[in-house]
Amino acid sequence: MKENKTIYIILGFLNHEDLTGYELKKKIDYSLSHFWMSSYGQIYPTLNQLAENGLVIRRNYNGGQNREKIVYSITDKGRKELENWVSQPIENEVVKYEILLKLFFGAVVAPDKNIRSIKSFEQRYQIKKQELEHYEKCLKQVLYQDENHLYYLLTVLFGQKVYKAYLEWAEQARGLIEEYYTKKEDTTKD
Amino acid sequence: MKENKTIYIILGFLNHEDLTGYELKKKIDYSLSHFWMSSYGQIYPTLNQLAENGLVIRRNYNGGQNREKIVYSITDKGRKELENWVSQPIENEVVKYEILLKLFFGAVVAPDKNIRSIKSFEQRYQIKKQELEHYEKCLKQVLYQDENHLYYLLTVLFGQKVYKAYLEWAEQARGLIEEYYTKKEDTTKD
DNA sequence: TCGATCATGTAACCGGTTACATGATTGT
DNA sequence: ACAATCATGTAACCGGTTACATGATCGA
Repeated sequence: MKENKTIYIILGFLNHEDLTGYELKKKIDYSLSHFWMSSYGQIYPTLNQLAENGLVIRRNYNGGQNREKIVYSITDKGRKELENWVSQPIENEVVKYEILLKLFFGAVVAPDKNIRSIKSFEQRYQIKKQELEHYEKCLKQVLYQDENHLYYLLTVLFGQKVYKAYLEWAEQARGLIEEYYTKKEDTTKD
Repeated sequence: MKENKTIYIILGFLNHEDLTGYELKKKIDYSLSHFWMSSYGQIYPTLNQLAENGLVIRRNYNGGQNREKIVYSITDKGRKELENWVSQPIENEVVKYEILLKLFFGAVVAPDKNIRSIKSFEQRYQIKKQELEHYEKCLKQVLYQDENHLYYLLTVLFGQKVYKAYLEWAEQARGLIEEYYTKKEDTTKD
């Protein structure tokens, strides 16, 4: 119960409404897709674990002719666990960027291949940035309706700042690569 | 051999010099600490795996009275594997930010706790940013001595842009949280 | 002499992903 | 009728981390 983030994601969502495992996955995919992934293979076993530890309770739900499903609710114990986790500031988070890993060894291939990688990176985040602009507008309109919206907005703004930094860097990086090899040619000719 | 990044990190370092497992760890920790972590428990088994597949070769080395050690060199096959990996642009990388995960559920605790988390985040990246400024100066001085230095510099510049974005966001976020709760108080008083 | 560093590894564990299996219900 | 979606799960796998074990050598 130290590193497992799925626990807290589930508790976080159950904290403001009861949900099934299936519904949880949809919520996560919709809300956290920019900085988290989910899978049933992680969600269902974690729900069992949480139920065993009394952080959530499960109820079988058969609404009328509806098919049966299992609805989970957070307990007081679960809420405390969530609050405790949210309160603790993060120490030594190492954010893993595969693009940097590749670029670090960029010298092993021709420069145009690196430029191509950077361009593909740029395109991806151009789109993602636009997605976030849409979220921002929506959230600002309903900001004072729910305290949660403030925090959702903060994560959106984070994404925007960071994606903007990505795009600025990408342009600069392409420029530097091109500059490097033209300058190198000049000195080789001497 | 799809997702395992350690393979390529090792190949990348062996590509310009022969190294032992122990030396590899030091190199990784020194060069990639801002965006990667390493451990012997990953390095040594991966070296065995690479040797089995003929991507590296191992030689026992007993220089004079030196203690024995195992030095690894990259093979042509290994170099091809590395080049191939570096050439491929990355698809759907999801970068996981724990701070965003916590902040997303920030409404469950008092606002000052979130502000404290943000401040601790700020401090950490203030320091990291300064570290990178030092790297930048060093690399720029030796830029044309080795093609690799260009790519090292690009990763440093990436870090700088991103860390700068983090810091800008943190300030903005603290401001928005404070603003939110003062405004909310005003409306409550009505 | 004694701690730091060099040097190599293993075993257990953990968080997460992928692929698979099953079957009901809803909408076209 | 048939595809899409709802709904729950398991098993195998994988990449990575932590903790542990061992012993040599170097410098103060």
